[in-house]
Amino acid sequence: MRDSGEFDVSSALLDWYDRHAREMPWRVAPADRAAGVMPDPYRIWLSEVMLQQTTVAAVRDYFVRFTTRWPTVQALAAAPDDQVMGEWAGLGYYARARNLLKCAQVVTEQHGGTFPDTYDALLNLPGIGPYTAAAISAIAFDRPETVLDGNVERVMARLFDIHDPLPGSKPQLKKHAAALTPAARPGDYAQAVMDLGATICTPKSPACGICPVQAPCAARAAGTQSDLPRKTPKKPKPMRYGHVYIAQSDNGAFLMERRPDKGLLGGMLGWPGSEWSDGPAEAPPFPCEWQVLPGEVRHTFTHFHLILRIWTTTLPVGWSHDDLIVMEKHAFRPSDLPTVMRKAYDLWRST
DNA sequence: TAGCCGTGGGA
DNA sequence: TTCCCAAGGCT
Repeated sequence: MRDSGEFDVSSALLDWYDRHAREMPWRVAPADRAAGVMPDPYRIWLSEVMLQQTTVAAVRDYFVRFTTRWPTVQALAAAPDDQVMGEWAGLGYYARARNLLKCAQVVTEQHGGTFPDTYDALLNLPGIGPYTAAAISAIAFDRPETVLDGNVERVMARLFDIHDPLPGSKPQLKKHAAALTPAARPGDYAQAVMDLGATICTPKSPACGICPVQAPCAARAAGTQSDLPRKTPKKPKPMRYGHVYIAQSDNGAFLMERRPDKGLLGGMLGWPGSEWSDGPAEAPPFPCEWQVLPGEVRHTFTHFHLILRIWTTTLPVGWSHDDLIVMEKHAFRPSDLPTVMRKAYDLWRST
């Protein structure tokens, strides 16, 4: 950072935030916050878990649905697993939803329904790691904790023109971020840095011309802002193949499965199917006249691409099968499905 | 500790 | 079309 003794980065960011804070359903606007309004820790916690590796645009509607259905942590703690998983369907990283329910139950049963306010206590809760513990403590309780997410990493790497690649440079970036964290309004400051990273100090084509901290930015001076932060290269994603089987009874019931809690799409509803590999297809779950649908489903997960063929059949009323769920027509909600299973359903329905 | 774990939007 | 990556956590 340039002229570090003459430019107050924290004050500049807070001033910018006061004028440009984005509206969000969980956020207390800076003017209201200045008037003494405190956020609801339940809503801050819920939003922060939803925002893990997920954009604000994707989270917004999910947050509204969750808080409408479960307005308090006690209400969420009392919710059945399948309803929570169904509401989370489509958001991804489904371990978050399982840990969300666990955390709500721990807070309700062991903390009297009140979220702890310290970093260390929050860190002990399921689904809350270093970032989220700091974010809840700062935003919900205005404690001087330093958040370090992808935005803050990028902003710090550029402000101080740090070329060491992530994730190795994380401690160094954290040190700079901590040094800038103000004693006053740490909650608004945390949101200010993240808003800056999301709207101005963006990964590609940062808008340095309108940046409130362009003056002290070392990368801006060196012209390296578009190359920072450096990251270690990622491995290419392999292709996998598989089959799914959609069987419906004459009365409209589907045969479905609840996936095991651990692993990919853990705890989610889905169609029975083969393993996903480059090997040969497995037989359908029961002998029947199966018909393959034209076309295929393509989907990309975090670490592989997938191509699925869809098979279908009609079953007599009353069919059942070990390990499979008979989902009656009135109980089936396509929105309960994770996206890859939803794609298979959409292809089936369109033919 | 490095691999696993989703999804949708933007370039 | 393909790649990147977003307010990470768990094991």
